[in-house]
Amino acid sequence: MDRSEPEDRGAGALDGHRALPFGKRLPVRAPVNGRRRHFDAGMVIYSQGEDGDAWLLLEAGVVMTCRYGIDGHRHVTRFAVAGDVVGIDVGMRAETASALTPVMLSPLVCDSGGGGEGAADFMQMVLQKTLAELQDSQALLARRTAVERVAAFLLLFGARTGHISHVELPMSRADLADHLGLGMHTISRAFSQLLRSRFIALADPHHVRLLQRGQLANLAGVDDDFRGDGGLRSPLVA
Amino acid sequence: MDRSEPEDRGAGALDGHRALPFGKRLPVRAPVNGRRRHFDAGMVIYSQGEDGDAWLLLEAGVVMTCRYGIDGHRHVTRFAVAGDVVGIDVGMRAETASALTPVMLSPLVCDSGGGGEGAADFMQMVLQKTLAELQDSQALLARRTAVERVAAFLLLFGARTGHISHVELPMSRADLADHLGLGMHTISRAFSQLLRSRFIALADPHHVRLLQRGQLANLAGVDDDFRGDGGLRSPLVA
DNA sequence: CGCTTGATTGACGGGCCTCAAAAAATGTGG
DNA sequence: CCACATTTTTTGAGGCCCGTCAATCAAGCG
Repeated sequence: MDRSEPEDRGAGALDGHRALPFGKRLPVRAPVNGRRRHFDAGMVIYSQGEDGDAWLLLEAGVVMTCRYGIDGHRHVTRFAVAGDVVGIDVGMRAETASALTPVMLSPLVCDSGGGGEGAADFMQMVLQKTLAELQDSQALLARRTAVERVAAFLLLFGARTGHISHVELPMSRADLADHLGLGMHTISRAFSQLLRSRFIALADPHHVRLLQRGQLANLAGVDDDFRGDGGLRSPLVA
Repeated sequence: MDRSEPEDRGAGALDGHRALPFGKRLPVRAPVNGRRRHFDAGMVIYSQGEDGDAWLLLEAGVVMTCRYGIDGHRHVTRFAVAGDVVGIDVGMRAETASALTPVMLSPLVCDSGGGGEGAADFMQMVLQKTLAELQDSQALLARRTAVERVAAFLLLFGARTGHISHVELPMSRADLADHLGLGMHTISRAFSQLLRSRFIALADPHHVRLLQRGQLANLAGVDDDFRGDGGLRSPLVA
């Protein structure tokens, strides 16, 4: 309905380069090695098990990474947004990465010798940022109800994409379910419940307006002191 | 009852230095900076929120790291064993670390300038190993029943401590519950169920014998091709 | 328009949490 | 070494949340 309000902070997540949401910002000039590659929505970037350990800086778009268990079950590791680095592997891809939107990726140098002076520091920063993100995601899964998980995810993903009250979700409900450790129907029910509570509004299933951030944060059990700068280490830590 | 059988591969987890269970082995000589510190069981090593970003190499013992949410709920991030590095933080401690057994810790240098040539590579290796571990732990929490989670944890923790069929669990049931995202009673029931199925045997609540590794792996949905060398990337990947 | 895909909603059963109590393990002092 | 108190673990009963099966609805597409 009214999803073109100029109320959010940054440009859309798909509009191009963007500063990192919070935490240590990566250097403006990342040690890129090779030409940028583009993928359309739905394309697989690399597959679990195949050779390759090139790190890929996600410059625009959203990438979903997932692992398939031996029983066929899928677990969505994370949803990477612009500024994130995907493909942090050694020798072999531990997960499958696919594009949820049109994406632009820049390969990064992987050995400290070839990337100039600050390459090692840069890579360490990337690893620590990824580690902190994964820890947040882990805390999100533990001992929370479906509504709590969805509320927490909306706040976290909104913060990561730079949008305060208008969150765009390029992933399907099933993707979200496999990420939050729930069933697809349960995710849908959680959205409906948040909708009935007037905490969110839905233009369509992929465009969420956060009407009551405080109530959502209360549900999620997170601190909602959102700050655009690097002052906030993590919304999931008291 | 019969918990002194010499059937396991390595020495006990508390007996001193030990090779890493699998994955990339850390260099024999870690860039240690400062004197080793000892903590008795139950002591807090550092607390969430306090200043400090020194990495600590765990040389012996088991360390539990946890984060406290804003609602007071506790999430146990991981159980670090000998060879692991704890305290990978930037500026502030993101989690609380406490000793589950008597532990010995060595502080590591944190800037690439002061640790000699391979310090940066070493730290990157540590970060990637920690990242992979956390991903396994994340996959463990997603969409598994209580028995499946406990079975997976027993196999993983046993592999990490170097014990094949005799796993020593220094943590309480409540600690385990907060790690696996379940209630304490549910953990206890899962153990009882595995006991009734004759998949495990309990000398006492902290000493588990894995009688049917294949059945446990089948329950957990993991590949149980345990290899002592680095050939196995992760038991949770197909 | 008919087909396909994705999202939503309902009914029902099972697994896990909560409340409660008993049993076992652990620690302490005599 | 034993008795006692404390903590931890185990087990039971009941209820709620979520997964499964199923049907309906909306949207995109040839």
